[in-house]
Amino acid sequence: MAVKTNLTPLPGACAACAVRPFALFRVVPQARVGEIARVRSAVRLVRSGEAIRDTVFTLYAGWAFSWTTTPDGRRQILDFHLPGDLVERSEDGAEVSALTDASFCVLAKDRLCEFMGRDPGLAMSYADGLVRDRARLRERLTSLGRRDAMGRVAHLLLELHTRLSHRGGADRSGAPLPLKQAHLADALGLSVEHANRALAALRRDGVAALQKGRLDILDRPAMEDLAGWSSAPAVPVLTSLKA
Amino acid sequence: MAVKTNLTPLPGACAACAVRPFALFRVVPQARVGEIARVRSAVRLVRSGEAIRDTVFTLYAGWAFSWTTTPDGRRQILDFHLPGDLVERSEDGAEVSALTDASFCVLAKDRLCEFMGRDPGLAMSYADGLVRDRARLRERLTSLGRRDAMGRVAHLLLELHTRLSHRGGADRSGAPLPLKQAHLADALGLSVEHANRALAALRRDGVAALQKGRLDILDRPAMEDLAGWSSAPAVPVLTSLKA
DNA sequence: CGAGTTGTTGATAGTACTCAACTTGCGTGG
DNA sequence: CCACGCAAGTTGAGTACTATCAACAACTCG
Repeated sequence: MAVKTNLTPLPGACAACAVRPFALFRVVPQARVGEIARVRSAVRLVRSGEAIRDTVFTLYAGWAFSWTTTPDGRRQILDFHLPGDLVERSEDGAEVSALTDASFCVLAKDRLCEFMGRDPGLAMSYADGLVRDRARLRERLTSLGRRDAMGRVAHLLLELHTRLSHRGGADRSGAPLPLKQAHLADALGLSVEHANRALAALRRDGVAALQKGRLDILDRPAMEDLAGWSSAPAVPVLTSLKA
Repeated sequence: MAVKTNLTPLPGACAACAVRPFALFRVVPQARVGEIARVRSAVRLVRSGEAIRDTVFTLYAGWAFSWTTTPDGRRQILDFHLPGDLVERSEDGAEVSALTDASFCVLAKDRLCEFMGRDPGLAMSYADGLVRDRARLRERLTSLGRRDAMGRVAHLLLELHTRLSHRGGADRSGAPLPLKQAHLADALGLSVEHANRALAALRRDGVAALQKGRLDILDRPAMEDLAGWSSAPAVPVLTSLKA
């Protein structure tokens, strides 16, 4: 075939948006979806690995990730983004790249601010996403600070599995997971080789296996134990009135 | 003397609040400070090391920090809180403790939510704080993932110096810093001994010295270099319309 | 002047990194 | 249909950084 077939769906009408229940605009009643469309300034499709230069967008399909590099050129992945996530590309040196082929809705910063200024519920929905981002970063910080390689890998895999579950993208025994080992390593502060060894150990011990773009959870209790997993799900304090 | 003299000031009237320019309520015009007072449900004083059980509060004087423990009992400090910071104690297992003697204003969660629901500017001010929290956590994550001990220490010291500067609590050559080495270690994922050695190395090399509750920056360029310091100050994307 | 906390130092053991091959899987092109 | 060329995944050996354990010094407070 001449052109690679595009299997990644483009976002369509906001009124019928499949990811809206998980997204910033989940709080906007159906009667007012029209206002959402005016905030959307573009719809885009990117290939796996491509950088995303838009400042604010809602991921519609595919995965993305935010990252920085240290002056000596090593990469630190700061967060992974799943469909429905609101992503901001700030000017502090962090970049955003597509991890898989992906599509997203670009939001006009000024119109979004205006909308939030008019609708406090939307502002709180935005804050709610920030609180979740923060909770995730805190967990990851604890991983990098206090867990060994196997624990870090197990914890990240559990986190991603949980996030996917909430969107219906996973079943109890596993989920599709497009991460390369290099992504794991760069997110967890490990070398690729060491991440590989940790992953191999998890597989060897019958705990979990990440292969061919799929995660299989083989022994959930053992995995939670290794990861120091806290089942407490970090409920937002101030934004919980909504939703 | 019978009773230890209390040198930590208690918060007074909101209208004359010294930390309000840096705090959540900075966006409330002077004419409406009365509404702030109705959100404040109590004023408290805690001693260094004490746990804080209130869910939402604005630190007025002194330092605090948020932390968790892993199942094997090691502590990870998630963030340090300075006067003016809004602090939320979520139910995800994280705790908040006073690092020095400290005082703060307890906020009534429901009344604060109601206020934010009525005043989108306030909600955006809240979001702005969350964005800053996130940026700080991202920097720290990069430290733990990709910097060695000296780099981590140097980076954290620079971060705290910067935050203090913004509040007028530091001059160019240094600042008062009440951290123990154990705090540094637990924030940076190091053992106390290793944090000590890193600190000693910074002192030996004439880069920076942390002693007797005070940080002295001896060679700022060298310190920034060690820390992989990015001068770019992480400007909020969506909340920048305010302030 | 003790007693406990905080800071310092040394020796030793681990964990994770680096470097260097080598293997596998897969798409392109001959 | 198979060879080639990469990208991703593995494996091994040697090294570096950091943790742990154990004292000990310095400082603070009562």
